[in-house]
Amino acid sequence: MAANLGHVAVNDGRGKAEKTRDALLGAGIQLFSEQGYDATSTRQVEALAGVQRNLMTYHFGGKEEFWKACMTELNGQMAALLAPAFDQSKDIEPGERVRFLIRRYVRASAALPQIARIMFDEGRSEGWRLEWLVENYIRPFYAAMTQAFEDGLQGHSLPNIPPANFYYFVTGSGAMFSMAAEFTLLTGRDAFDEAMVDAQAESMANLLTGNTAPAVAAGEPAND
Amino acid sequence: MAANLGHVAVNDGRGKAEKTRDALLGAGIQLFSEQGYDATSTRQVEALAGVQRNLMTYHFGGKEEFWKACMTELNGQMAALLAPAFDQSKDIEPGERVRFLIRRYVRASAALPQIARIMFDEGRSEGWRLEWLVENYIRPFYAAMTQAFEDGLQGHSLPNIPPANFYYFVTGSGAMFSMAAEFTLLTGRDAFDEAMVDAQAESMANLLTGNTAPAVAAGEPAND
DNA sequence: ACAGAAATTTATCGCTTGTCAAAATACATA
DNA sequence: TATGTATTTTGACAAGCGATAAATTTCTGT
Repeated sequence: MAANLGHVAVNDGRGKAEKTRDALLGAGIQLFSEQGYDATSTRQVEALAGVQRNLMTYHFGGKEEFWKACMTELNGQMAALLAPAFDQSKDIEPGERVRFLIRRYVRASAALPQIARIMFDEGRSEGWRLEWLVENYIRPFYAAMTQAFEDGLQGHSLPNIPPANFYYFVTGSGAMFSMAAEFTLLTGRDAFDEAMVDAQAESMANLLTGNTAPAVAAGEPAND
Repeated sequence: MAANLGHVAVNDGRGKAEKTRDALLGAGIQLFSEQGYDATSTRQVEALAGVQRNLMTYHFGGKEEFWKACMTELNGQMAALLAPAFDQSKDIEPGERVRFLIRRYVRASAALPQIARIMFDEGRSEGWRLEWLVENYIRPFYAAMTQAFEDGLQGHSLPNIPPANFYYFVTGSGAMFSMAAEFTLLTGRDAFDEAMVDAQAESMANLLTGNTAPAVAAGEPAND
């Protein structure tokens, strides 16, 4: 907006405004995922970002546009984790590919629990936020994940469950990380502990690909 | 509060005040589960209940106490669905009992999706609401569910996953009903359709008890 | 150095929030 | 029918909300 006007490179690439924008986005992602849209105030976001009042409105135009910007940023972070997994596994055997994608998704949802939290929030009731999320980011992921599962279903050992149920089992497995606070109260352990993440990833992959092997005991990082 | 003062039965048992209380509780359960605690206002609850302003404060003392009353009411409804399942299955073979309890839980979470919604809400961050829910209602259920699973684990065909992961797989299966709005946008179908609920219950039970049979096709209501 | 735009700061608006307080009504017992 | 309490109604309060606008500072290109 300010750096690339045309014929000359005028800026060092990191204006002060960009720093403000990034700080606001980071705070917004955190607060929207922790508290939901309505319960998060613009003043709260600005305070957490460490910037002055009304800078969010200045840089993003309003709360709604700011929320969309946060979701786009968050989706970019998730895509950076998942797109390589889809690409790299393009040529491996479909059934094994499903295993691979499940493990990758579970680890990604542990690295970015904000995604699942916001989906649990917004998925409940209709409205402009859910429609916007579904059309822009959720539907493509749903299509890719169920397509991979259907590819694996044909003539292989995957359990014969409907793709829609498969999708909600996979994404539902993020509930453990989304509810990390409850998990700690119930079990006394940290949901984001590496062994715990591995246990969840391996368990989910084994359950959903019909592998009844001993599965767990954690620490075995599998081949990805 | 007004009916049983002492030596005489003065009321018909259904005072006008009790009707107000029930209307408020129903509206509170609906709005707390749809919007979360902070985003739900007392005026909104009273309007949906069809009662006058400030009656919630009068009957329950304040928003916090009202929320606890709603949670107690909701837990009572869930217990009415699940307690018989635990009781009836006390003597059947442990592995089969797990299957039975999973099916029952999935159907109950479809009948009361508010439970999962509120748990997804409150489980994310520490605070008085999460602590209160865990100590009063969640921990006993967690203990009962994981105990049943551990009983089934010993010497039987259940997949060897940690009980904590088992618990979050089971409760996470409620995500489909919790996010019914998203489900409809993605699949064009109704998550609460009887065949859909059966498919989810049977799929989850089969996955978590190592049964790789064809599982689904819905409509087969199983033996409960 | 200067002009103009970009970015930050300060002030204010109408509206909603949860809660307290008091007035008005309904109702069960004597 | 009278009395006292339970319940409903109305009014008001400080605090926080999202948004707009203007004043001020900082930065950039010439």
